[in-house]
Amino acid sequence: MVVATDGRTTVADDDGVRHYASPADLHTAEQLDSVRLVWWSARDVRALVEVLSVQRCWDLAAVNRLIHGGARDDAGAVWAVAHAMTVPPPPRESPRTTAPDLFALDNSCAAPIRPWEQLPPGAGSATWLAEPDNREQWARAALHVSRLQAQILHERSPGLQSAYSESGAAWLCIELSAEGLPVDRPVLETLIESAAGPRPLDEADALRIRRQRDGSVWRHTPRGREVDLRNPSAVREMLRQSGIVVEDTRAWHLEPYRAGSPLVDALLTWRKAERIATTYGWHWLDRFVGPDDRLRGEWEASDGGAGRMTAGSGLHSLPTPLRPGVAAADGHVLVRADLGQIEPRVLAVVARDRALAQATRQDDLYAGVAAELGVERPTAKIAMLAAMYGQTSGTAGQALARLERAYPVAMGYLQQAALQGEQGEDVFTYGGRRVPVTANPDDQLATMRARGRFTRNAVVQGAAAELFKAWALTVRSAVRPMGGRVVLCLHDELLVHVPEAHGEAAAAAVDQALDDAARRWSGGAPVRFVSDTSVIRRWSEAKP
DNA sequence: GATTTCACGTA
DNA sequence: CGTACGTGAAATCC
Repeated sequence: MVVATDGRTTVADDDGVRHYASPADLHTAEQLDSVRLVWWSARDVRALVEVLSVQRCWDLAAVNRLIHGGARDDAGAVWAVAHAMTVPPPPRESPRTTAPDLFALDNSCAAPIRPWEQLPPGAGSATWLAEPDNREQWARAALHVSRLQAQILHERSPGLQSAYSESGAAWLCIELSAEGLPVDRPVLETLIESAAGPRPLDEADALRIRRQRDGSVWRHTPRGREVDLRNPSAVREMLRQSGIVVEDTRAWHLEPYRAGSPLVDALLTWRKAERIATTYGWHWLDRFVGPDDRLRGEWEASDGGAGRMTAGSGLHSLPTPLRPGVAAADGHVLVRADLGQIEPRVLAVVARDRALAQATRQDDLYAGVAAELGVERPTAKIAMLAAMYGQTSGTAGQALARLERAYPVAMGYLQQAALQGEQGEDVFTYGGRRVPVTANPDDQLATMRARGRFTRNAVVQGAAAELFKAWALTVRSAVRPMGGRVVLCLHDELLVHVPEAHGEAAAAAVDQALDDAARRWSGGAPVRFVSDTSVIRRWSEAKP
């Protein structure tokens, strides 16, 4: 067992107690590679990212989110869920005075913890952990909870694989936050300037630039009125005066009027520029891009819904026009890899549909599905997406019926998930994540249907996230000896930053990692996954 | 001052 | 009445 707090590092195991001056000293003195490290939350030990390359870990918070679903992962919830007790109300956000650096090793300390019924008040807080005896108890409790969690997961398929993967992903999130995404600052500045105007010198200058941007629309307004473009109801009224009556002013609703109305065209163009100016403008650059030209944000290993990774600082919604600004550092390249048609392929695995599995043998899955259904490829694609998203309107109807006949197992799986959701029952992903739904007895039919669409999609989206994490973690390990680092995870796409001498080798490793991860994750199901992988300098570079 | 609505970026 | 997320501006609710 290792306890490390406030810069002092204490190691306690069956051989006794040892002290180290720093985590770095701990790292050189202890064999940490051969064990699975256990911690309450990767966030608590993020300082270790500087000194330690974690091989295997167990993250109580991440595993709790897997077991229980949702986003609760504070110690009180983790403890309660592991002990099958009622989850207490969420704690008031109490800022830690110091971050606890504390973890346990899974193979060295079998001693039972002091038998707490409930978590002691204040347990895990910085002040509570200042007491040496509490530090030891806290590490022992972590070990204890990890074993309770493992017991719970042993009763779910597929055992502990998801717990390992979710824990690894939580640590990868710490690494992603620390590493950052390499950017080409001059290019980024040029792109921002072309959309948002030059960097303002002061407040008045910013206002002037803003008015200038608004002016591009005002030139087309009735009588040149200076309408507040950021006020949707004012915009709607302005459009009404121009003879355009719409429910709301969303882009997809205005698009049909674009060709016939210079005003609408100017407005929609303004919206694009305004988006970059406000969300991805100078302020964003100054806030999130460090002096080392790395774009950094906070990462979450699993969101509150189906369990996908999320990222802040706009990392997951960077507008395409800005992507030339994401570029490898000098002497480095990026390996870009994105999974082709991951959701229907994942569906073939989780539903165990042999016919759909057959279709995954093709590089272009939808071509195979189209042939099977006897429809055009675009129709097949829309029908498959409609089935996975729960779309019932539109033109997917007839192809959807053929889909039911061709892939009854997969469609039945989706329908079952939707039915459970409608009834207010939680669903479980292939990897064993509980996806909670909230239901009331007096819910309207529309609410129930919406819940059905959510769960229908969650079992696919969530399973895809699980495969993706297994892949990303395999890639992480494979490229590390080459000095490669995963720098972006985007649902079905990976960016790896690597010294240019190893670009091709890293690309090969990424593809090999997909084979390995998919085989492990799917239990050897006859389902093929494909990656479009290329070695590039800039994220925007076309696929080969 | 905190929360909700609208809008839009990504997958 | 296709799913999920994060972000910002304005409106709305205390």
